[in-house]
Amino acid sequence: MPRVSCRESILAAAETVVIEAGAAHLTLEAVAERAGLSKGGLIYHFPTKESLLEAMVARMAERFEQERERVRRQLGDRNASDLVVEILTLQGYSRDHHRLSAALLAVVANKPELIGGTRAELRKRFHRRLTSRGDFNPCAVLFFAALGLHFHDLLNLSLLSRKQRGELYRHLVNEARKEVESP
Amino acid sequence: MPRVSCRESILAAAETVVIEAGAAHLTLEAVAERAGLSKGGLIYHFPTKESLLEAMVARMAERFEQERERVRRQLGDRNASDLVVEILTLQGYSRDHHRLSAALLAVVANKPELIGGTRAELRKRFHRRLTSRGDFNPCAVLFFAALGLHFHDLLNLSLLSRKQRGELYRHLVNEARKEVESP
DNA sequence: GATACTGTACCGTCCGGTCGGTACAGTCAG
DNA sequence: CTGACTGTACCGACCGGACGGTACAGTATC
Repeated sequence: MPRVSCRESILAAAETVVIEAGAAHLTLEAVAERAGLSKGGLIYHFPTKESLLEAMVARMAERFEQERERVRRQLGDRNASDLVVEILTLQGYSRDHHRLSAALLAVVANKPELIGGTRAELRKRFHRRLTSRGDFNPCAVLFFAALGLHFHDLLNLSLLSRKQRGELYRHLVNEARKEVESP
Repeated sequence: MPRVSCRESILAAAETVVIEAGAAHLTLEAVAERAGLSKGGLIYHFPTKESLLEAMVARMAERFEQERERVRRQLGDRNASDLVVEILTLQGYSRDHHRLSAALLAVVANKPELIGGTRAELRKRFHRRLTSRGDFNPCAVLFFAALGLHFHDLLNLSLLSRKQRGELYRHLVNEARKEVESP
């Protein structure tokens, strides 16, 4: 009877630690305490710290893909360009799952070499996205603006009010539609 | 005889450690070794780890301001909008002083509460910049695109070639000029 | 001899990881 | 039904090393 929710709650606890104390304080003991089990119990699920970090990024990528699917379904899939989907995904992701990106900070801080896979994946999608339709630079601007908005949220720089952010995302989507639909 | 270069080289060593090993491995011993002095010597200059982190962000802010001044001087200061200056500053900064932003990662990972000052400063400048001339959203897009490009460099995601990045920055500056000069 | 700096030795704590053990649920021969 | 056995989940004590920080003696220059 493998309790799936246990692994899940451990990963959530890890994110909480990163967000509250910083990635440098992501220790097995701290995570165990947060998750409400002993260090031994934690080690049972994740035999090394590295395996915990790997699971964190994997979960992040997975949730990101789920969000992308959700957006695609909601748009009706017809004339939705990849760029528009990506921007909306980043928006939904920032709003609801913002904590998940803590995994990125955790990995960069603890085992930078582990982001290799994520980078490759991201790069592939990025280039497919931006070379398909529309001019490169205008599309790239919109993409990086969404990315910048997301990272800026992640680093807690909070330059915008909730309302301003929402409007900015809407603006980005409109611009992306224009750029893609009219050559 | 206060050797200025010593503090300076310690801070540079700290950045190197962050970039090479990750912010979680930023330890006093590692920094001392990189800087070529003993732990005692390091402690003499920075009595606590927190003071080291503070110096790192201070140095980052200082260099950023220097870069901004350099850009302003180079532009001739006449009709250079703040937005254009900011974009060019981020570009020059990413190219030459990219390592400096390691301080940001280090602080977020080790003592997240220390970025309060930086955030306040950034927010002030951001709002002065974007409410002066031009519509808010289009200007914000350009600003966040530059920021996203910078952060993406910092996290080593390397989505663009050197050439593409240069062109994208040029594009950003052109758009910023258009947005600001023609109401 | 004061100032600026460096090195050595050390302390208490924390960290990642190991290990022996426990509780319990299921299984299956007798 | 029972007792022997297995696998899963978890606990908590412990180890060796690393960590932040202290204390202090030594050196080199003015």
